[in-house]
Amino acid sequence: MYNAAKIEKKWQEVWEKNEKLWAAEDFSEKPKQYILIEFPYPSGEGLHVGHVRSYSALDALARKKRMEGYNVLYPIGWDAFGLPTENYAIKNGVHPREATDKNIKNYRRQIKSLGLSFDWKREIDTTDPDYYKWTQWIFLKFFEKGLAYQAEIPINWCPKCKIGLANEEAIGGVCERCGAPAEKRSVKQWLLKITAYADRLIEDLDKVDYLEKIKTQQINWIGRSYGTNADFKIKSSDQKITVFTTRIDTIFGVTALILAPENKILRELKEKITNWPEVKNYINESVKKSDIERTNEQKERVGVEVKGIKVINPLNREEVAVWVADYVIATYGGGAVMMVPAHDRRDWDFAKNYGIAIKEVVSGGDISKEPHIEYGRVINSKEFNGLDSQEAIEKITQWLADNNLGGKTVNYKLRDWIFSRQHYWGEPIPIVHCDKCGTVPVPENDLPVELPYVKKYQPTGTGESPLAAIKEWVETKCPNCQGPAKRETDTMPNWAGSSWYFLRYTDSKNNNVFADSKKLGYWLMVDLYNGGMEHTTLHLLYSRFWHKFLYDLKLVPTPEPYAKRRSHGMVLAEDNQKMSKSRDNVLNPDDIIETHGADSLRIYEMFMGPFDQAINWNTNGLIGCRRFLDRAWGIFNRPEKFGSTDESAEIKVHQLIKRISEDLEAMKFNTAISAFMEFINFWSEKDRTLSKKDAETFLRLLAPSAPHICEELWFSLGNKKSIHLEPWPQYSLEMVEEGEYDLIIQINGKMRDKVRISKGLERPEIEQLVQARDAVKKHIGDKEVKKIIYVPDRLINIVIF
RNA sequence: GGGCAUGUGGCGGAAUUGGUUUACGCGUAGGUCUCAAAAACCUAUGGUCGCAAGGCCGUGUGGGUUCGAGUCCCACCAUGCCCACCA
Repeated sequence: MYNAAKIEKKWQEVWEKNEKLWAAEDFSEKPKQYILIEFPYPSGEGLHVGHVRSYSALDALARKKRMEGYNVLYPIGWDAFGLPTENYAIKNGVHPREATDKNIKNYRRQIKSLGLSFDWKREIDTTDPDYYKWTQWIFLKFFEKGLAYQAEIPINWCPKCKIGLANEEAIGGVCERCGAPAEKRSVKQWLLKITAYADRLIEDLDKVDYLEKIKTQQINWIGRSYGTNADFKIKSSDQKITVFTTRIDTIFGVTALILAPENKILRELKEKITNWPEVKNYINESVKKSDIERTNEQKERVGVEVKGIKVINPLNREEVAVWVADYVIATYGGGAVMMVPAHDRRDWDFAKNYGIAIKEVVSGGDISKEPHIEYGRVINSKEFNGLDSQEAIEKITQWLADNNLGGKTVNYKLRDWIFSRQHYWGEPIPIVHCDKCGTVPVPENDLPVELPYVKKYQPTGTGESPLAAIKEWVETKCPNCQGPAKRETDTMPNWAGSSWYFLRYTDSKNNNVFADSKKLGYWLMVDLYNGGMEHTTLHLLYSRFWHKFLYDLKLVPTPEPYAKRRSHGMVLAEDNQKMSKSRDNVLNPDDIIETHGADSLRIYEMFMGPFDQAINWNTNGLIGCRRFLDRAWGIFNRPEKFGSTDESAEIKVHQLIKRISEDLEAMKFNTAISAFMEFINFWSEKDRTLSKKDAETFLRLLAPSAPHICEELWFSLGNKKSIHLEPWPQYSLEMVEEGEYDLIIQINGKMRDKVRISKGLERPEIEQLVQARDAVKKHIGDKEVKKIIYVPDRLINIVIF
């Protein structure tokens, strides 16, 4: 048993003083390697064993790269703005600033106790005014280019957190943070025009190496679909309603037009609507409902006919009734849908409910029983009769375009990014509202707009930010006319600071620019970025968007930020549930480090299973890894295990070098660790000895994964310089290839025998040798050999009747 | 309902990508050491029949392709994640 606590602490102190072990150099003869983990949100709960999983694995990779001669940047920082800290602060009466500082201090201590080789000289904190000055600066650029704008829009409103939510945060109609059902509210909000980049965010995925499932998820999230717009003129009016559809081939089957309750046209036409009180009532009821209620598939489809208004089907000039129904979504396709009950499930249900006509225009189904949704041959559609749906879509779309009544169009599921938060603990949006000059950006020289340090930061509950209550901060001078003006009181979401932090790491102390362009040029792109799958459609997409925007301004050198994206699976609790305070199944890494050591924990989390897969924690598995390190320690402390390396052992050493090199590179950390275990088992065999040099090779291979114990053993063998400055071992191809192998002998595809023979034997020799064996003879008996399959250096299969 | 995964011992998982199924670890059983226990070490460990040699079965289920399938194809079942009245 080795004393992990003592050794680990000792080396951590030594390493901290030796920058060569962890600090990246700006510019170097060496090739650069930028390895990035998602910087943590320093929560009150402290470091999670899930953090440890990805930091340890990537640390092993970073250390290996250094040994291979790379100039490695493996940075760390804090994504510290956000709601949990604010809530924690409110609950416990601590200022968010103090809570954050305390949490960061704790995280820093915990991360250091793992012996991770982060570059602490570049540590960043998104809540530091020297940092968020540049977050604000980038926002001003968005504003300048017209990509940051304000709009009065229905937003998801969480009644519990008293905060507006981005669509992406109100997944399934519930607040992502607290789980309360989201309501709809109309609020003036800042938005960033991410939709302007939708196409490039899809197309440029070709330029990067992301896990395929990550690409797919982003593409689906952006949700580009091609369809057709068709204008329905309002009868005896010069107004029109434009609908979006992917099934324009069914337009002759339209028996109503349905509007989303939020659709503005309803209010605009209220004079003409003869049953306005009824319609208005329905709108008010719908808007209050959460998305979860509105999108429930079991729900009966209800709506109200909008009387007094008719529209004209552009194709057949028929008059069509207008309805309002809340199953039509305001934010997609313009909030208006043409209803084709014969060929759409929802429309069919709705029509049945209200006795609306069902008109078949695509043959192939039985519409008296159910809607026919599949493509087919178009009927009852005048000159388009007989075409199949594909063709009809093309022709009708063309016809609409020719007649100036619509045409081909692209639609996205992706919405613009709601960028306002009515909260205290975020970057103030650097804007001033002046009665005379309107919305005025804070001049660059006046950045940062610092968050005032105040006692009162509770949400107002009125929908306004707590900052609105701080009069002396809100009231300011207009930068334009010097007249009295008011500061914007909304703050940015916590996704703001994390959208560009990887740029800041290249030059984290710069006061003149967000990062020096030469340094950006040297370090970008990020060579490997690892993070959780849950950030695929949020942070990962947002940061690509910001990066592309900066690229367009020629402020960053590459169109994409991350060359390679991988993700790690969650670490679940022993009971196979997510770790959470409420379940009382959270593990504290501090306890594990204290009892078993950081190296054991690191090795275990690499060994527990495939890196990208969710795995539940198993303390016995951890103990197994501790045993492995103990065994290694023990064998290095037995002089009789040192001696000469015989040929078979030398082969093992070279095979180990190959396996570890390849497995780490492929992020197959679990099999890398098992290879170390196999090697120790091999060395443990009776009378098995290794030369000091080969034992040291083993240590050099293991050092990135278990840095402390390897450093200790390395010095105990008489070395004077850190093992982490050693070169990575190389293997010789000849040594990896053994001269002998087990030839597998199959009869009819079943393994019946095997024989150890040397490589390079010719086929006739082998066939003869094999057929002479007793086991083979027995199985063949008097049957006829039909054919023999021979796979060189692997197996031979004798096929008999 | 759609999309993406996944399904291998008692458990976590491995399998050179079509060629020895179950590496490594956990657990379990037996042994060594000990007054005893723990730890450590050694041995065994898919099921089944057999004293044994050995046989048969076995990667969710059913088919298919192949000399040969955990791996490829088709259908089904189950589980997980993401999305979902998206028109």
